[in-house]
Amino acid sequence: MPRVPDEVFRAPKGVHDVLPPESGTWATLVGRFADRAARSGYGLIVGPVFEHVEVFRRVGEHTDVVSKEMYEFEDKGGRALALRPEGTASVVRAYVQHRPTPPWKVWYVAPNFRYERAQKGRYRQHWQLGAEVLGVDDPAVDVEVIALLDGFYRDLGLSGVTLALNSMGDAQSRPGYVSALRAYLLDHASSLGSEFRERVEANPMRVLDTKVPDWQDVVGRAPQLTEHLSEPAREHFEQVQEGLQALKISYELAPRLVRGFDYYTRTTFEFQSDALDAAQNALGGGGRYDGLAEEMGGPATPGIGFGAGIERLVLALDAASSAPTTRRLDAFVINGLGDAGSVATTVLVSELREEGLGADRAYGGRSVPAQWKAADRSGARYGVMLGRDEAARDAVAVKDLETGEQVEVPENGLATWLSDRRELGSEVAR
RNA sequence: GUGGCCGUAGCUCAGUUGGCUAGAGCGCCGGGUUGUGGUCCCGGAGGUCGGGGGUUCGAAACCCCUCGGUCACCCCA
Repeated sequence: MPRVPDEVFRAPKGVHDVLPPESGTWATLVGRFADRAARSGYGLIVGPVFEHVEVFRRVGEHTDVVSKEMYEFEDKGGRALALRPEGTASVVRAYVQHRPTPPWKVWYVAPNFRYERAQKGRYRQHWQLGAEVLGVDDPAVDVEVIALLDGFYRDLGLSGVTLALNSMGDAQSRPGYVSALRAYLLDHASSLGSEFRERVEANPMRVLDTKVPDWQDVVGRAPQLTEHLSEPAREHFEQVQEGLQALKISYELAPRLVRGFDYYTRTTFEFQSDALDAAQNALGGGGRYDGLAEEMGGPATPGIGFGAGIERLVLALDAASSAPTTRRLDAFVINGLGDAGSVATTVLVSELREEGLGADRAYGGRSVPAQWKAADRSGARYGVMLGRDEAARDAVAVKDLETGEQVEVPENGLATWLSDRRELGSEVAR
């Protein structure tokens, strides 16, 4: 008799399985994203799920993701490796290694790993859809990348999504701003305790988006990034905004949007959902990382991209109860001929599948009523029964499982009959 | 890593001040019905009461530890 699985035969802490039918939503989401990416000229990149630790250290030594959330390990060859905590670093590493001709436009679907306590919308392994463009400085590509993600969310009919937009400044404008910010914040840090002080000294920009109310007062009056942009950075930012406006993509300027990685420069953005009734409302986001390729030993190469969490998207869709529907089976085949019909059932199901129809069946010689029950539960549109009377006329009985209406259809015309009644717009199967 | 809440059947949950063989609904399987599902009736399978230790004549219940889930903080998708 089955025993309750021992603790080791459970998914490890903080990770989870995605099973049917929920996984059908996943398949649909990935398919739609793949379509959009392909239509925009992006190719799929499939990479390793782990890298040398140094690859990820480049995203920022002071970030939480690197300093306390990485799954680091040593392999049997003594290499210092880590499970990928985010997608961009791996893509840039691949760029530096293979030196493809720019513009290099890729998309991916891949898991990320972060060692942290799970909560709603936050897991130790989570999946992201993402896209990156390397080798293009043109603000048009900033606009394109944002439009790709915006269009994806629109395809899904997701409402209550806002786009927050900011510029983090370039190599010319950032150092001056950071020191001005640090000076201002330390000036006003006296009443805010040592933690505030430590974080300001490590990286003052990381406190800009704080949720601590006491800190927000001081931070809210601090100098803003966008007031310290160099002329080229300011111009770039304006052109990005013009492009978004031309595409009628609405956005809100978010001068304190800094995001979690140190590599960001100039354009940064984040899509937030108010449907996520949780602390984790960021659906997806990204930005430019113009210095990252060079830091990995490659040529100076501008880059921009984003990651979008699948789990959070599914949560947001559920909250809006607008999860995309998956394809239903066209037919469930019932063997009404007993043992003599066993092979015929196998053949008929196979023929329907070869014709591109969705077909399934029961196994194990179950009673006819039990097979009809299984047909009902399968969600199939029609029950198709191989019956003695119909077989004498080379036909099958076909019953609409919603209306209960039943007709007789010639067996050699069944696939056509079913195809004629397929629902339009049905998609990838579960 | 810190804190709150919660672990009883596949799921949702009852289980009296510590006391009979641990229950219900849904789901699952079979039968009524090897020629008809959804409704109905009958029957059945399924439990280390998260795990370990302790208190007690006796623990699902009380105590300790531990594992897990969940929500929040830090931070992020």
